Amino acid sequence: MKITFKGDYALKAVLDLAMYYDKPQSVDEISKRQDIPYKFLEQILLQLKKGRFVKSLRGRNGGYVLAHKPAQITLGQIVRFVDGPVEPISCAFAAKPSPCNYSGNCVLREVFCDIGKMIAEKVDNITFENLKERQKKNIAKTKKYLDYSI
Amino acid sequence: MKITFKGDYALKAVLDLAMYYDKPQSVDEISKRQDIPYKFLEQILLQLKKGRFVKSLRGRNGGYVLAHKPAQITLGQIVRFVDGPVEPISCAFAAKPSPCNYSGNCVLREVFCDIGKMIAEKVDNITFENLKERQKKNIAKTKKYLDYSI
DNA sequence: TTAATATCCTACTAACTATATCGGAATAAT
DNA sequence: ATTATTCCGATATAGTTAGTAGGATATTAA
Repeated sequence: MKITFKGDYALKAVLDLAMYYDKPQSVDEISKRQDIPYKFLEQILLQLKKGRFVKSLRGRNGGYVLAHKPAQITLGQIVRFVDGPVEPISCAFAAKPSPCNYSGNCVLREVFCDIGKMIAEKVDNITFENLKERQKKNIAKTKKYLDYSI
Repeated sequence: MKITFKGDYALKAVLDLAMYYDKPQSVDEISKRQDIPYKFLEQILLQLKKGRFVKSLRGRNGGYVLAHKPAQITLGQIVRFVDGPVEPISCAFAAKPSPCNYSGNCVLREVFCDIGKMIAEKVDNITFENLKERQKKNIAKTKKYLDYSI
């Protein structure tokens, strides 16, 4: 798994939409809040729309909303959709891995398959509802800290 | 963590040298056994030499040997040396991660740091001695299977 | 001494990917 | 009509990946 800027932006955008669930957010708003280049974000959201993760409302007062409840979208879904398989090497997710020597019993492949499963286990069990809640707590903590320090 | 062809080749080369520990193996031999392009492998072994993972013997009958015992070289060392950090995103291993919104308490970063630790835990605890033993078992199994089927 | 067999070193390249930017068309609300 | 928005395709540029090419240097066996 390698998360690119694009993948990172996609995750941030989806999390942003989860925080503002069911109220359409424009590309401009998300772009500013999450510090993502406007035109790049535009592309990403169009891609997410094709993947049916978000829905759009065109025209004035338009914007994007999540296509499903935050609890029904997992981190893994978005990562895979934007940045590809979470396995660290292609032979670990290929349907028919190219045969290594020693008749395909490649120990390295076995290890990377294990790691791939570990990663999948993790990312497939984190929903954007989870992330949203954790984000809220972080904000609360930061706020508290600011209250003391000001 | 993303394992490139180069990284995969490096791991295979080191494992090959572990299988033939203390007997120098030429680039040509490793290249043929592991099905790695000769000239590419040459480069990789030179790099591994600079990293002090292998030693070389020049001239006729020369070749490469491991610089340490297989039990003292981990999968993680080679992966990091050739393909870089095992963390899935740069903010997860950067000394000073660029501040996200919400005052740096980025939940996504937290998740990817967790995953990075999981991966590190795994790759840092697999030595080439482990891999060698597993490889040997796989070969034995394959041999047994062939004995039956022929 | 010479030929063969190795490693060593630097440079080059073609294809692909990442990270955007640009310009405008279509749509909807005011 | 104006403004704010999504939609869409093209372009650009830099970096990475996966090699290849050609020769210099070292060692050894005949």
